[in-house]
Amino acid sequence: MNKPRLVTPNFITEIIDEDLRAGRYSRIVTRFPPEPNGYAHLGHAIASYIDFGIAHDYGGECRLRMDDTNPEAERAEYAEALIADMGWLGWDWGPAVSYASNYFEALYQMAEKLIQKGLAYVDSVPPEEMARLRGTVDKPGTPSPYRDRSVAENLDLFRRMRAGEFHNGEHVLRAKIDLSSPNMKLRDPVLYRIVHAEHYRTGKAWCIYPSYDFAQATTDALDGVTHSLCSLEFVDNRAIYDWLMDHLWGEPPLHQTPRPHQYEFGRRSLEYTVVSKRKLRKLVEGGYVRGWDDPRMPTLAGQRRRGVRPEAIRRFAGQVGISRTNRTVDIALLEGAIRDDLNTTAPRVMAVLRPLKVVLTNLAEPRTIALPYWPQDVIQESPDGLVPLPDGRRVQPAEATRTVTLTPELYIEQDDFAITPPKGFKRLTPGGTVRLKMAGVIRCERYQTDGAGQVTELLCTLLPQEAKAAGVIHWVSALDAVPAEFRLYDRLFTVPHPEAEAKELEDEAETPEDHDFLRFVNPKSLEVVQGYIERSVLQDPPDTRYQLERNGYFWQDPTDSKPGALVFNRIVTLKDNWGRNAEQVEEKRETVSHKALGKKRAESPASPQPAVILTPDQESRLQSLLAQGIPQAEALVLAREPRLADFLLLASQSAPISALANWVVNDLAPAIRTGVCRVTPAGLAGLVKLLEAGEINTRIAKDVLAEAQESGTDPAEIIRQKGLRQVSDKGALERIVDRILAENPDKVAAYRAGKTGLLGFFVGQVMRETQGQANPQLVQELVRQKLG
RNA sequence: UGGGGCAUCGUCUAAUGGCAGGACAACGGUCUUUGGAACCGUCGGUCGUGGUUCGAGUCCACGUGCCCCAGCCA
Repeated sequence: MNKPRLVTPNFITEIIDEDLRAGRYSRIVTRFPPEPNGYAHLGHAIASYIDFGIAHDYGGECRLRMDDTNPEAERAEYAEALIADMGWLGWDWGPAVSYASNYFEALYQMAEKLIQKGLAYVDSVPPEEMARLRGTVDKPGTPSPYRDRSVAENLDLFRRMRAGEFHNGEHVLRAKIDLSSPNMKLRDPVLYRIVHAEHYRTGKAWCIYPSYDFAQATTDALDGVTHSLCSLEFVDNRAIYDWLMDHLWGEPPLHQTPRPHQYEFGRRSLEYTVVSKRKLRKLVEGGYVRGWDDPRMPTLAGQRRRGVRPEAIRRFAGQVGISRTNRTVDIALLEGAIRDDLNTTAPRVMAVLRPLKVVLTNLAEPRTIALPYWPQDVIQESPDGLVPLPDGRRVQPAEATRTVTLTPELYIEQDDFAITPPKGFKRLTPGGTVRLKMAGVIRCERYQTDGAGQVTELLCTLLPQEAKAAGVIHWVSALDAVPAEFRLYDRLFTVPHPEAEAKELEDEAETPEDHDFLRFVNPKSLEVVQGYIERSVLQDPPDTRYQLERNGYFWQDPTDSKPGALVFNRIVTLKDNWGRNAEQVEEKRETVSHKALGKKRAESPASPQPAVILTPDQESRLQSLLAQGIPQAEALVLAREPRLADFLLLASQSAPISALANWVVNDLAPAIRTGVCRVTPAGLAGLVKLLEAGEINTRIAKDVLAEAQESGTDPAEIIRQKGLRQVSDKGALERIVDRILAENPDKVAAYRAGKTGLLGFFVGQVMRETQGQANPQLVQELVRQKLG
């Protein structure tokens, strides 16, 4: 771990840390298993960042594995594109890409082994019948008539399946697990099905193919994977994964690999976009975009063509983070990551996107000017003091320049001139002045308009050196600059959550699924303008990314830009606090976030006090518990759970029932319910008696109870062994409190200034000092007193 | 509807019973030959109701909302 860590610590790295500490694994292997049935998108980028990033952080390995178990959906073209995209992102998967299809023979052998163990059977009911027999979420399934076939018959049929004796759908191999499981995934999942189709890698060698569940677990194990990370929708599938490993791991061919375990994380989607393959296909096929690599697409091919660098994608993925919740990420995070990446890597040049002609009436001769590629701040922040040229060479800042020509005829942006300027306008106005970047201040003397009132030309004079102006604008020479097309990309959708919004519409109107999201496609997601760019760019490598000053980051479209007909893609805008910003703020205000919608709905049905409904039986138990002095909240729980009440009753033989109740309900209930409680009723009673007598405090009681549950030792015995007792000696506590206060003068001041939340901090410090044995009430009282 | 998962500033993410913190966004300021960048500051959050506790985002109970599962897809 000498390199900086890519993935911030999270619930998965905690598991890994613990696994390493306990010696369960000596090294970490993860895997990224895309199915080659489509192009990689930003969702893949984030998932791969987690898989490859964690492996990197632990000095382990991450396998790139094509999950190619469905020949009808998969194509070599997709596999190649996926591999190229992962390479572009910069991931290292070692010497070879792994393929599930490479393991087909081993998988087949393991399937036979399951049959031999009586754990898998060939089922021969038609698909619809199998679905019916599986039951529903609230009705258990019923066994197929073929479920109890003999091992010999199963083996024979399975071998004949492989030999191609049957048609698609005639038979499947199923795991024999549990048809009545509440987890639908465990109702005898399919392990192998017959598919007479040519596979893009194995050709016609196979006509049976393993299912996702079977292939995933087994190929993980064969690949030596230790931590198999996937997204949250596979939580239920983990039961199959573990079942398969229970029965296959440890024997050949899985006798020399670590046992893999699956962990799930939440998916990430992005505002103003969609990533489902079906929906992306509709965008392409419906002509909403120009192809899979359209720069508006969230595909990596699209982002790459747009000009986004892999560094930016990785920076973005790293900032997004991991958790166990599905989340939709703010698009500003992506845009910010792209800008951060380009700010220090993209040299500055000038281009005018929407030209307005300017004539400098007092400039007799063209002037040649050397312009720096970089602004001062980038130069100053450069770690080595050098700065890159467009061709990549790093040079002294003074050498990082190009020349432009100031000629009597120029172009500036139409937006940079206004006849009637809005308030705060810092650019050119009739009679006003503005600085042309690095070329001097001009004043607008006159302007000409066409019949429609559009400004067509400005007549300006160049002012002397010492002239001042409030604003600076960019410009190009009308004679020297080269024409270019600029493609200005904006968000693909007009709303941040197109899928969610479409779903609401579909629910209401009952329109076909996956359709309505198209109505949110942003009609202005692509704007094409014709302008001019300074000539210097013709000498640069065609893949140079520039900041076109005040216009954003651009590069030449890698497929459409030609030497005589330049085409530039806008990669991302500059942040802008002016102009169109005013409308955007309004828009944003009106857009209620999806989550806020949900919250609003939750609150609106004027939540009535939840009435707990009890059976007559429970009601009478409740009354009797209340009569014994047990508080309402505990009594309610106990009334409904006889198991807890019984425990309490036993304990109450040797300690007051009213003092015991909250311990049973709040601390021991989960263990008692699941039958794993190692604290006996008498043990609890003994503990509560010590507590009641003031010998110990609740903190000690809680800790001891947890330890007793862990070790099975009697709580009172633990207290004796450790010599635990509550410290209520005022003098002793006072000394500790004084010391703590003296050690934290800043905190004391903050407390006195009103930050009373710090009381917990001080009490906590004292409790820590005394290993939890101080009397917390007393400590709190003392702290309060001293801090006045 | 049975099972499972999840809920912390606008967004993403920390806090492992003891100071609700960071990043992005927004807003304000400084600086600036980019209305960029940088720097400084401000705003803003524990889904709800009860309970346990000296102390609860964290533990308990009951609610509410969202997501996943009934493919021979993955």
